[in-house]
Amino acid sequence: MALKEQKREITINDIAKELNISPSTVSRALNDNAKISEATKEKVKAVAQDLGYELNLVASSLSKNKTNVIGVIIPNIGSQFFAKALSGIQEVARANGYNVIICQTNESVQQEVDMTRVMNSARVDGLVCCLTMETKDVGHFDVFTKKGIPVAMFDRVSYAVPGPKIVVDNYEAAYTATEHLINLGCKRVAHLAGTTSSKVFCDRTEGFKDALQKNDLPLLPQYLLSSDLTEQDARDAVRIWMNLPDKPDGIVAASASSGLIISAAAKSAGVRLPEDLSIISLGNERCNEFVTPSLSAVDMPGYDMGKSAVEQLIKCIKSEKVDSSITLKPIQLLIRNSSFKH
Amino acid sequence: MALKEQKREITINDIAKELNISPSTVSRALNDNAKISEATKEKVKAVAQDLGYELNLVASSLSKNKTNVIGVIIPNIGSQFFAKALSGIQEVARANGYNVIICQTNESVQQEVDMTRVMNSARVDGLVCCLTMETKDVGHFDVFTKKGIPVAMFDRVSYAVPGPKIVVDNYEAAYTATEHLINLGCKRVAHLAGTTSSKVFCDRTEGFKDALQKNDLPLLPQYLLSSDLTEQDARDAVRIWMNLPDKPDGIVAASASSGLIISAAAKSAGVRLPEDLSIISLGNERCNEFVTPSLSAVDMPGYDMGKSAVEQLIKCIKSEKVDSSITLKPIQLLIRNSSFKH
DNA sequence: ATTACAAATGCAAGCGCTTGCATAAAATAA
DNA sequence: TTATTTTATGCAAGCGCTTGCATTTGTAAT
Repeated sequence: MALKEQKREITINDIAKELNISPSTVSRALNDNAKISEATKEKVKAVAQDLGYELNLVASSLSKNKTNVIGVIIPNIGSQFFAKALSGIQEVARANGYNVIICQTNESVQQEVDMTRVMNSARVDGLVCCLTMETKDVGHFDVFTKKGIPVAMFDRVSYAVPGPKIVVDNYEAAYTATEHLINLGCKRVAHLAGTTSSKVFCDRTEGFKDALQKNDLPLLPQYLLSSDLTEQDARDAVRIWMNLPDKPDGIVAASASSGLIISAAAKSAGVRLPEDLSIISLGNERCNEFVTPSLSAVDMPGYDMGKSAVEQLIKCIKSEKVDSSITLKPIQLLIRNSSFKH
Repeated sequence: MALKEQKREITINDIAKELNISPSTVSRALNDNAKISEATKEKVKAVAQDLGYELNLVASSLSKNKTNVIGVIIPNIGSQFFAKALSGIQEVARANGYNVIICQTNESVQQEVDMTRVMNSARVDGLVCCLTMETKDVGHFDVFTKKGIPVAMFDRVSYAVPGPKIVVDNYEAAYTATEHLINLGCKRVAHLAGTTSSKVFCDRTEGFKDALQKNDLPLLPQYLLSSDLTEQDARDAVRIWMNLPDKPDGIVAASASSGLIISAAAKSAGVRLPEDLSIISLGNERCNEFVTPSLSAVDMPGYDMGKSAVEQLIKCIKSEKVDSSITLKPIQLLIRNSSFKH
């Protein structure tokens, strides 16, 4: 194995020596401190460039007691919603000079707890977080609040943790979707709901229920199925519903992926879409455009949520007044071919 | 605004004082140094727990000159291939006690360059990277190689940068896909290729060409279109091909997303799939199962690539002999309804 | 010219942890 | 018991940067 070229890193001391000035002056010059003359600033920067100096963020962080790192904890990167959120997070963070360290919990509470410890050890300046569907106890965030490290939460949030919350109006999303189906003439609208331990899904269920009620449709218990929204759950729901004497003529799926599966399952069960059955899902994926029939959806503003979460967080870090403790965001109804005028 | 509770962080000195021993002993005890007696180790750990001590990774990194952070630079998180790669990366990294900091380049060379500087400032212990499609010059990686910081590349790699490379056999992927169509009876197979500046796509094109040749099919220039694989490019390709006197009866798409669009465009142009036209794409997305007809694909092992990349990288970090400079990975042919026996 | 003040730079401590080396304590050998 | 190891702990420097305060230099006011 070849010898490693152990080039020592260039430090501010090297620059200082080169110019016969003190390291503190170099540090200040590089940070554009007002007390340093333009002349020396230029000299210092030139030499820095020459020597290939690059600030050691680790050392800087230690002495400033500030890492310029934002920690992100999300359930999983694979979902398009979170991918978009991540993009928004990254963008705003970078634009403000923050680096981002990301962990996914895979919807496991234990992993969420572990990740908070990691973030704490890394001494992140702030935390952006979307909770697991199962997270009940939020004691693992106490470390941060106790130290004054802000925690911004989006989508799946807990009001037991102080800090900005970015949520979408899930009630309205479901209400809109349901009413859309009703307006198309659906009389028997069903809902595949998510776990009741998550406020997101409870709100959606409420929106669904209220839309029915406001439109004088009965809420039949067999039309409201609650599950973990796995692939199997979605298939089971379709099987159950399609064996009913009164099959539903409209389905509101609580998630993008379950909507996709419901649609596929119904289709392969011989149901004509959308003539016999209209489907709409809460949450949009790129895929929805490509399936046949293309799948209507209420789009959730993932990118914007990520973006605002970091914006608010950074305000907190700077001890600026944060915009609000709760932010509601607009949602978009994407009407495609899976929902059909009856 | 409420006063911030400025609880000072607990340090090893606090533990030391509490026990009337020196900070070095505390440090060693917490690190399970062999020179420390079991008795004191236990005492130290107990007090640490009590006080809620958590190692300050920043300070530790500075003094050890090692951050335990792996930097990841990828084109975009949105694609399922990269999302899977990321999962693999995360998993292995975490299992080995490394944190991960992630940046996306959005396929911009300039951003890639910027990101390397960030990674350098952050003093990552190693770098996992998938290059932009356009990256030609790789001088921005010199900083790392000069300092002996390993750089592992996957998928879109450059052999001009030392370090482990994890690639998939793109030639074989395309060859297999093409031959699959030929075996089904396709006589006029076309290929929408990616940019020629990327080895990945060149290899795929070669595989396509060779498969034709080996099977005694002519390579007609109008059947080989090269592009950036944008949505528009894919639509254009379909339009061109469908206006040919001799329309192709098989298409190999160089990417998952272009395959999806080609299929949709062909369908809406009235082409019967798969009776008139078989389609297969290089790269699989979840969506491929849901479209009608479901879209055949050669699956790329994103998760495994990310996983091996980090595995190799960590070996490098530990100065262990790395498995190989090039790793070829198996690929899986997923035959669905878009490719059809003629 | 003398004092007063502002501008520019240097000194030195400190951020929290690690680690080579010295030292003290305990255990073993002579 | 004394010399010799072995085992356990402490000392102090150092990682690279920041920053309050002291100091020097230059400039304006008296």
